[in-house]
Amino acid sequence: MIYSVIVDLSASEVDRIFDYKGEGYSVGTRVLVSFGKRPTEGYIIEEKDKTDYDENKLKEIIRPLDDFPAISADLLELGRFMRREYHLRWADVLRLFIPAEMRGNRVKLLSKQQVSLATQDSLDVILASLKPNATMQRDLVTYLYLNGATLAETINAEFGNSALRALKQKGIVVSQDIVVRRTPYKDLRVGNFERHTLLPAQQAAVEAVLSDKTGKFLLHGVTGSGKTEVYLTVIEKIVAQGKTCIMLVPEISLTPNMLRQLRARFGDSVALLHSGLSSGERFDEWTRLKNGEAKIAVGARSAVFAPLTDIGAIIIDEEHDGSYISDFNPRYNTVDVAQFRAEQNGALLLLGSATPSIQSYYKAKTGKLKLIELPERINKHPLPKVEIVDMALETRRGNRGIFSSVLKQRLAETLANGNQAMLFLNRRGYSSFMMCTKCGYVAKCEDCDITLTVHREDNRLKCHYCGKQYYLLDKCPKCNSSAFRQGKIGTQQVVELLHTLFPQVNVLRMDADTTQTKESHGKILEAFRNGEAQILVGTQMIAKGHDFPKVTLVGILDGDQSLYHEDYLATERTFQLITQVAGRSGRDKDVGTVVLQTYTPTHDCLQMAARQDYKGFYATEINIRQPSHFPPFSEILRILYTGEKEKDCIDQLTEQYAALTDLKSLYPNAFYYLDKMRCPLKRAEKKYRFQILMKLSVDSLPQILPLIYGICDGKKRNGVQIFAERNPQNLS
DNA sequence: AGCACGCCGACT
DNA sequence: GTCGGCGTGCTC
Repeated sequence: MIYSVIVDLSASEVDRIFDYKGEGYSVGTRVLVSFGKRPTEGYIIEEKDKTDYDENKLKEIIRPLDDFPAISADLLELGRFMRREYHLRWADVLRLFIPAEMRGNRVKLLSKQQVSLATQDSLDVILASLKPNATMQRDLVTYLYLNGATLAETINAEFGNSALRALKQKGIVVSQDIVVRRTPYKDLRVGNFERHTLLPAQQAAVEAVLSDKTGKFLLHGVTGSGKTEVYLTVIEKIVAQGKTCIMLVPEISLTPNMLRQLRARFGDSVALLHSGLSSGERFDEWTRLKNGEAKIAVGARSAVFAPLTDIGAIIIDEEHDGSYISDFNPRYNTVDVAQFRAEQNGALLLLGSATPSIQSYYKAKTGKLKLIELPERINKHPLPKVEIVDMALETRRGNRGIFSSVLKQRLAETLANGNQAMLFLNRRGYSSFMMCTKCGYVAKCEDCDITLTVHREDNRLKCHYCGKQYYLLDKCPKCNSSAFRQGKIGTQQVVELLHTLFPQVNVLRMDADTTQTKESHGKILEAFRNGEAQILVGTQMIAKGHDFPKVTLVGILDGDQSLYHEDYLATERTFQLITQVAGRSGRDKDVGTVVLQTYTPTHDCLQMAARQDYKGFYATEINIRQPSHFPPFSEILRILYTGEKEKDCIDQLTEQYAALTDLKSLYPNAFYYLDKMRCPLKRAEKKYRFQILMKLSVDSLPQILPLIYGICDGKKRNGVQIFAERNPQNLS
């Protein structure tokens, strides 16, 4: 038999099928092959009896790497889809489908010694055979009699190693190796499952979803309307039918909360998949899903590739969230991938959000998704009251600080009432740059076209793109002056300012800097929930989904910052962010307050976000996008060229741009727009960046996309990487 | 991605 | 005269 093998190398030069000979392999199996000089790992994606290559030159597959096909036929099919849609390499796609640590055999099942009694005799009989003064041995035997087989490490800790050794020697106790699963968040407090009666709206939502099991739904529910309970009930019904489910949440920090609720209901049949797990945990959770021990996969976007069969439902919470769009290689859109998998499995697809993406809401309006609404908060809690504060006015009144007088007053009230506050600022670090007041020099990263950010905690300048660190400057490297001005305030400084404003109050900070370790997300949130601090300061990380009953005040320090980005998604993102952040306030008994600080208080987007008026926002936004041919009325395609040699990038781009121009003249109706340019982020990680931007007609996409990708595959220059990006999140 | 082959500059 | 830089081409 001849097998089509993809070698596990991520390079466009080898991104094609290589044929090998072999017998008895299944499609989807990982294999070791001799490739060129070296043994290389690869994946069988096809079997056939003929080859286009010289059959005499075919090499034999050396051996299988696992004793089962790691990649199922439907995931291979999904891989083909992703290659077509996103212009990805086989190796990059296939790597998404297996835990990284399987490659190179870097992880194994963990086995441990388990000890148990060797006889079926009664306890009295066994004890009679032991000396009366051998108390440890007697206790141990009694323990094993009552508790059954136990891990040797537990026994050793409890009764000591010598008692165990003696009993093994006497043949009373035997030990054997068993496979143990490494469980992420093993110590997560899982309460008892309490069944809540669904509200009529929730009940109706569940029924609507389940009445059409191959349907695609958009669940639009205001913040705090109980979407999670709908998801859980749907999962329960699907699992009861013997099917499996995938539940996606936008961020790793949200997984423990969802995991807690799922484990309370479904116990061990829940497996967690995300990049924050240790390699052993990830491998074990993947294995449990693969062999059917677990039926529910929960996790961040990569969990959409969970190795499940017979999927009954794929649920995406906060579907609008940017983290569902992968913005580095391999770039893909999780919602589209989920839709493909759902169709493939005859599963239902349920997208949920308080602020659906314009794209999804448009699909709902045009009948591609069924719209289900949860218009009210649970127990009819009112939505928070939003006060918009004009920071320009504040400045004119002489307050140049980051806190408006209204916010200071509300903070004082909240703290006096024993409640908690969250302050949101989408800028981490201490301040955004160091600028010389004499000559205007601004510190930039050597490898990226990025202004460095001051970090006070370790007294460094950091590049927020590549992470490179530099010493703080005491003199300007250009003019030798030591007069620096600091730029916009970041989260670190907000915490510092709060300490001077409210010295007796504990403040926690949550941003990329304070959540470097695996469990730090959870620890910070837990500490805040337990009331160890009264104020939580954070970046957009704190905006998503968390539920803090004691929070009655949310302060948005720079509400319009993201409006100033000159891309078509700026208003959508701002609306979503503000609505989501505001939704953190007043989720329990008390009415919440939101203070929204901005320099553009009359901006429609902010006004509508303050009213949580999603429909108004949608109507405004869709009316802007239609005449200007922005998504969903077109598809934006960006081809990104990066490389260390600027000229090579330009030459490569120029060549392909010429070919695209020809294509455009052949298919004038397919293109609304085509242009080439240097990227706004000129250089990143030592590489220059250029791009070709296109706005394409949705109707002609199936026809034109393969032709464009074909041009990208044309003859290549060394050292220039070419990436395609569909509807990119940002154009930097 | 990784390796061999091959053609020019700098060195013992 | 030789070591070694990295451009070029190939891998079933």
